[in-house]
Amino acid sequence: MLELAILGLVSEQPLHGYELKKRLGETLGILWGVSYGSLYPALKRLEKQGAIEIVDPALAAPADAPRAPMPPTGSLAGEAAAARRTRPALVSRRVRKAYRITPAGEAQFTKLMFDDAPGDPDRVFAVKLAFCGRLDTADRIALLQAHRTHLAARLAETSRSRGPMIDRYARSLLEHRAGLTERDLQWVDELIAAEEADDLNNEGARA
Amino acid sequence: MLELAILGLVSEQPLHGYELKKRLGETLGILWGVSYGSLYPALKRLEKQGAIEIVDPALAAPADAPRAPMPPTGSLAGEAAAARRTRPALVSRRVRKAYRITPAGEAQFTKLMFDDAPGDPDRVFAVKLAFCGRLDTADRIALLQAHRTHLAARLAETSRSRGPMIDRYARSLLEHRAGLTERDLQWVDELIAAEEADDLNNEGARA
DNA sequence: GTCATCATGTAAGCCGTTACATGATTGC
DNA sequence: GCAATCATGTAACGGCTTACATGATGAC
Repeated sequence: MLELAILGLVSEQPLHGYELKKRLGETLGILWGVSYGSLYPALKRLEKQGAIEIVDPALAAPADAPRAPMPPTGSLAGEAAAARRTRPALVSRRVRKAYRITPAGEAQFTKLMFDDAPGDPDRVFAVKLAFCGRLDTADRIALLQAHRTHLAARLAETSRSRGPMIDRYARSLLEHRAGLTERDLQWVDELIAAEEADDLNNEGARA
Repeated sequence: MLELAILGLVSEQPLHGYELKKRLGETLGILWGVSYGSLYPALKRLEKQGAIEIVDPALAAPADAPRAPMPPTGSLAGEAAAARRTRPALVSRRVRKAYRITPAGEAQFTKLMFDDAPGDPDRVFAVKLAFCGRLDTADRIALLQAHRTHLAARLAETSRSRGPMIDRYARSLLEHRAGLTERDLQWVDELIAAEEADDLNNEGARA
């Protein structure tokens, strides 16, 4: 799951570990706080697999250059400050390793998006959804549909699980769970509908 | 978390490992499938800690005697069958170890109900709720209130987490999460209200 | 020159899993 | 007697965490 998230983030722009952790924290917000102890080994693993590679550190996006590569419309003071900042080593401000995704990594990413990773399935789906923008529409729909199937199965199982000896708290728990699952189901249905609408629009435009 | 669940189940009636696993599967249904590889070591651990102890195996609840200890109103055929079943060793039909909770175990149980266990907080809460019937009302209310606080914090954090670079999928995810959390919040509020109503009734009855 | 932050990494441990090994009991 | 199930356990591994160790850079 971690590797999927790393590939997803790095496929947009080269990043180094520290920054990666921050983004993981803000993109997936509440649902994930990865630790360095798992992040750095994962980066090494991915590099050894050839899914990512180190790029010239200067290309890594620092906190002060979030996207546009140095707009030429910058103020004089701003440019001077930038020059001053780059002074010490001209090429690398710091000992930091920015990683970029490789073609093999892209393939790996797509594969991981369809593998079911171990761990909490809901969290796994959340991560997948957060990065499904990198997929084409058909794949995205397939992903959503797979999750829909899974949710439907869960709902069926929940209503079947009226075992013995459940007191009112356990019962309330089960009912609440069922309600949440129904809502999840409705949500993915909306997502699927939106994708299919998009898909039709695109077909129409192409025709 | 496993230990909490074991203590919760065993505090109701002596059980052996195999049966314990089954109950864990049906009481917590969907949200948990424990494996023997963690269950048996956990039982040993708890025994060594003095939280549970082995009882005479004959007292363990087998699948065919779910609750009442041999009703005297049984049919003749039934009693004969029971006798036949008990024949081989009179005291233990099988090499199975039934565990019973000890006073130390009860204390441990209450403690664990208020510790925050590692792992997915939602799942932890689910387990706690499933066994909160063993707590007294005040403790139960405290437990619910703590969860309420936690949910409120999560909701606040979610709405704060509008970071950069979130596409529509990530955004939809965050919004959906927020909706679920609101619903969770409403649910625990209902549970709390129910508990407080009970509490008042009891006070009234005592007065 | 010192402190906060940025940045990378390693080691140990936790809490679970799967896979494997073993054997008793019962039903047919 | 043979298969299904009940029943208990061990070994190896997985994926993550915390805690620790180290050092560069920038702000003041």
